[in-house]
Amino acid sequence: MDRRRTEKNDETSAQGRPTLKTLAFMTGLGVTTVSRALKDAPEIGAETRRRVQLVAKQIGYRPNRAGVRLRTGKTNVISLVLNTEQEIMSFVSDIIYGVSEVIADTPYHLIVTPYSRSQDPLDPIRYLVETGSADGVIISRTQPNDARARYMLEHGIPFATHGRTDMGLVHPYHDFDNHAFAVEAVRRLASMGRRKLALLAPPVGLTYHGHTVNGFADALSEVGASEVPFSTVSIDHSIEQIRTRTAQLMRRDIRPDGFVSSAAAATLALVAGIEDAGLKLGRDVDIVSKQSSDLLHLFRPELLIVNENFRLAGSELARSVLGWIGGAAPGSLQSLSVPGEVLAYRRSTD
Amino acid sequence: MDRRRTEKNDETSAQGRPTLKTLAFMTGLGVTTVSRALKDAPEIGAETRRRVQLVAKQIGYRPNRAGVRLRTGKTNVISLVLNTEQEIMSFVSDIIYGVSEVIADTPYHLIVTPYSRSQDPLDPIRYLVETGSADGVIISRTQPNDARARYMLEHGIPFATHGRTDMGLVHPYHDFDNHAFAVEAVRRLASMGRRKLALLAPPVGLTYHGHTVNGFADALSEVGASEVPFSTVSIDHSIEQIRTRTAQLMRRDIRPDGFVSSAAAATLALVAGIEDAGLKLGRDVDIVSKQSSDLLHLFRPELLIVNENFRLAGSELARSVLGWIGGAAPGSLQSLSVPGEVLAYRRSTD
DNA sequence: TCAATATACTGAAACGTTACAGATTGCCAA
DNA sequence: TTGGCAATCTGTAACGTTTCAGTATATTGA
Repeated sequence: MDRRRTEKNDETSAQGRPTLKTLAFMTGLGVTTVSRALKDAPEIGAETRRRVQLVAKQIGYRPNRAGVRLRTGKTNVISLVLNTEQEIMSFVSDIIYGVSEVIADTPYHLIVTPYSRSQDPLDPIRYLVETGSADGVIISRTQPNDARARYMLEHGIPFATHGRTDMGLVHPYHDFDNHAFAVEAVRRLASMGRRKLALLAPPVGLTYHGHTVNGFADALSEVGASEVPFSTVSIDHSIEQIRTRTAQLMRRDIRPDGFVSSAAAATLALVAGIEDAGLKLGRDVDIVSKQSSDLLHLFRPELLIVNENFRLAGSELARSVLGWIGGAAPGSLQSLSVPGEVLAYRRSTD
Repeated sequence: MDRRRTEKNDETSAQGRPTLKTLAFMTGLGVTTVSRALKDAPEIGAETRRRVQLVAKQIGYRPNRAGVRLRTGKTNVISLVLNTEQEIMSFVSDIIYGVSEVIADTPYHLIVTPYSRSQDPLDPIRYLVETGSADGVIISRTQPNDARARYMLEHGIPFATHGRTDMGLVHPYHDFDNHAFAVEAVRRLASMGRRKLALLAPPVGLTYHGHTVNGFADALSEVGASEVPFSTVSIDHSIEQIRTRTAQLMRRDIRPDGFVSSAAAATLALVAGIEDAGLKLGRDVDIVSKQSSDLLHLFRPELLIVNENFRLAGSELARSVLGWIGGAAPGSLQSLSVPGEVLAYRRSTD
C-alpha cells in the first residue's frame, strides 16, 4: 500500500507532484537554474527560460506552497478578520466574494480569521502577526483610533481597513461615504416636507458612526430641519430592541416624521416598530435606508433606498492589500465609494 | 536594516520566533527530544516532557506551519468551496461562522475557495487535490450524482457535503430534512383549508430539490390536496423572475391558494408577485417558507415560517471533516437536521 | 559476571524552495 | 598568450519540522 521510493532520486517514472527536481531532471538542468528560469531571472538564457517554462506548463508544475513559505517566509495568504457575531443579513459573503474576485488570478489564498465579540479584537491580529500566518490582512469595524491598525503598522504587516481611521497614520482603506449618504438622505426627507428627523446610526465607536452623525447634523442645519434624538439604539442592536425602542419613540408627542437608517436589517425593525405604534410608512413617516442587497423595496415599496456595494468594497480592499504587499505606497491605496442617488419605488403620495 | 545573524546557531539572544532549536537550546536537550516531548511521545521521560512543555508555553512557542506542512504534508487547512454567484441574503456567513466555531480550538485554518457559476464545479476541487492545499474540504450545492464527491473519494481526501448524494457511496454529510419540511408545510396549509398548493422549489439538479419535491408530493396525497405546477422558476432564479412568474401564475383561473417556499429571499419575491396580482397574503393565499435568518416575520406577519440553521450546518460539517481526518468512519459522520415546527406570527383569520 | 533488554535521549536526513557563492565557457582587449 | 569579464549555469546550505536509525545508560535475568 505504501509504495515509497527507496532511491533517493525520484528521477524515475511514477511520481506524485512534480517538483523543481523533476523539472531539473527533465530539462537536464540544475534545480537552481530551473527555479530562476521560472521566475524570469535575468541571468538565464532566453531559450533555456522558454524551454523550462514550456516543460513546467506541460507537466503542470505548481510550486509547493510549504517550500516557498518555509524558505522565504511568504505565505501567499490574505486574512480577512471577521466578527463572528455579525448581524443578520450580513454583508460578509459579499465582501468575501469581492476579495475572491481579485485574488482569483494570483497565488493568494483567502483565510477567514474569526473573533467573537467577547474577545479583544486585537487577539486575532496578534495571532496572525506572531505566527506569520498571512502576508496581508483586511479588517472591518474600523475605529477612529484603531488599536489593530496601529499594531499592524508597528509590526510592518500590510493591511487594509474597511472604513477609515483618524489617528494621523496613513494606511490603505476603502470606505463608503457615509457623510454624503446622511446628507443626501436628510435632503431627500426635507424635500418631502419632513422636518423632524431621527437617525438610526451605526454603533458608537466605529468611525463611520461619526461620519454618519456629522453628515446628518450638517444637512439638518442646511435644510433647517430638527433632530429627534434616537441614540439609545444603533444598527448593532437586536431586531427586537430596535423594534420596541422605535415603537416607544413613535408613541411620544414629539416624534420624528422621517428616519435615516444605516442598515437594511435595522430598517426592517424600524418599520415594524413604527407600525406597532399604529403609524404608517409613507404617510406619517418616511425612511431613507442603506441596503447592501436589493430587497428592501420588496419589503415596503415606500422605503427610500441607497445602495452600498460590499462586493466592491471587498475587491477594493483586496486590491489595496495586494498593492501594499507589492510595494505601492499605502497612501495611494485609499478609496472612497460615493453613494448613488436615493431610490424610490413608490411615492409616499401613493 | 537587515540584521541577519552571521552565526549559524541562533542560540544567542534576540530572535524572531522561537523554534524547536530555541527550545532545544533552552532546555539543553536535542531538537528531536523537544519535538517528541511536545507531542507526548511515549519514550520521553515524564519530567523532561513537563519541563519542555513548560518552557514552550512560557516563551510562546508555536510550531511553524510551513515546516510541519513541508515535512508531513499536513496542511492544517480546511477549505470551504463556495459558489460566487450565491443569491441575496446568503447563508454563507452563517456557515463560515459555524465552521469557525468548531475549528477555533484546533490548529486548523479555514480557507475559502470560490468558483463562479460559469466554471466547472470540479475545477476548485481538482485544484485543491492537485496542489494538496487542504486536509479536508466542505462543499455545498450537492447533487445526487456528485462528480466532486466521487472525485474526492477516489483521491482519498476527506470531505463533507452540505446535502446528501445518492450514488451508493458513503461519505460524511449534513443535511436539513427538506422532505420533512415540505410535508409539514403542506400539512399546515391543508389544516388551514388550502387545497391547491404550489411549490417554489430548490433548483433542479441539487439533491434537496428531489427531497423537497417528494415531500411535497407525498404530503399532497396524504392530505388530499392538489398541486398547481410552478416549476418554471426555482429559488435560484432572480427576484424579478420569481416575482413576474408568480404574478402570471396568480392571474390565471386556476391558481394556488397555498405556497411552500424553500428560501426566504424567494419568498419576498413570491409575496411581491402575489400582491402584484392584486391578491392578499393570509386571505387569498398562505405561504410556508423556510428562512435562515429571523426576519421574514417582519416582512409579512402572515407568513408561516420554518427555520433552517446554517450555523449549525457549518459546525456539523466542520466536525465531520475533522472527524474523518482524525480517522473516524465516514459513515458515522452523517447528520440530518429535523425542521422545527411551523411558526406563525399572525393568524390568517386576523 | 555477562548479555539481553528497556529507557531516555540524539544526530542526520529529508520535505521543496531560494540565496549565496562559485564554476565553466567563450569572447575580447592588450 | 594572458587576463578580464560577461553570460550561463550549478552545488550547497538553510528555512523548521518529523522520522529513522541509532547511542548511552540503567535494569534485569540467568
